[in-house]
Amino acid sequence: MSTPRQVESDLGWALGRVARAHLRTAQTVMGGLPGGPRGYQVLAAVARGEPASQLALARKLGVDRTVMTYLLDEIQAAGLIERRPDPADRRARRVEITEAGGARLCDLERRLRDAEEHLLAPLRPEEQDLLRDLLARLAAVDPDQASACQVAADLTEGDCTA
Amino acid sequence: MSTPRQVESDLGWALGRVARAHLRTAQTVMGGLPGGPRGYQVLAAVARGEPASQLALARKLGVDRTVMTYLLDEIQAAGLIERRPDPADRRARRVEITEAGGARLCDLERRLRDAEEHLLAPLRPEEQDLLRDLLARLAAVDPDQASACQVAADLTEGDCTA
DNA sequence: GTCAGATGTTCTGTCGAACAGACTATCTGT
DNA sequence: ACAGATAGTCTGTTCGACAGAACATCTGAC
Repeated sequence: MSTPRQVESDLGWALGRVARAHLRTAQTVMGGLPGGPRGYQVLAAVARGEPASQLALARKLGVDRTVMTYLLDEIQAAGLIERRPDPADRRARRVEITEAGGARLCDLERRLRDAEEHLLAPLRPEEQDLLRDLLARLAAVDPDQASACQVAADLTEGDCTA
Repeated sequence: MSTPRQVESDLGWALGRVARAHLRTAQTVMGGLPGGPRGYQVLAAVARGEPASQLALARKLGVDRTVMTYLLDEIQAAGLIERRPDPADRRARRVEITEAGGARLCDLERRLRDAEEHLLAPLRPEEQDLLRDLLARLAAVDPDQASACQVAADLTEGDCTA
């Protein structure tokens, strides 16, 4: 046969598997955190103080706005963030991190770093940095632009006589 | 603050994002294929002729047994595989690829390779190979062994006074 | 041989996460 | 002042994953 590759050499399979392993690790680390790993990213984004509004937050993290509502509900119920009215736009709410939220975030960051070290243990240190760099560069591209490449799927019908 | 990293530099975020982008691309390529990307992996695994039984197939690909049942149902309905009774074990069914399935697989492999090229376009060719290699090595480790590393999550409570 | 337990496959029911759509309140431009 | 867009919330639906049971069959012990 032409290329019946091993599953192990399949990019999508490896990608999904590593991503799932990381997610599982993260879920363990984020045990009691309301939103799980996503709650962590919300917390981290809010700590940076960048987006402020719920919609901007949702767009940045790539979640639905209706999901962001009850995601923030839970995190707020845990006392890690606060929603206060935006003085400049009374429709919007400015999401701010509380002192407890900052402490929790710091702790989680430390735990996550440790857990990731174990996850990447099969790789040498310089390889770990390389992987992080490569993935970050790939993740940085605009998803809309990336999806435009899907037209490549409609190529010529090659010779596939089995 | 200690390390409020950019989301872009978060390993889990980059991993999930790239994995999702790949999944989206794969779903487009596997458009009409019954099981989507997973159906493709089933097809590829069957073409290799390794596992044969449904349960072995399910374990290899990491899906639930009950899911494998109707996953194979759909692929079989499309005429890409056949289930015949295992002569050595009448409980089990041997999953075999049909001629149409082989042709379909070959075509999908070609399309997927093209699509992945576009996905990895931001990276130089040698970096692409490197990424594939690093991910494959990480994905190769036993997930049970990997999850054992989760104990690292229960570390000392460091100083996180905000 | 026969019985208990394990295994392969399928079916049913349940649960949760994600999304579409409607709705209210508010902003912006004309 | 009005039309349309935007922020946030709520409701309903849908889909996929998993647990558990059911059935057939295999395997090992006795």
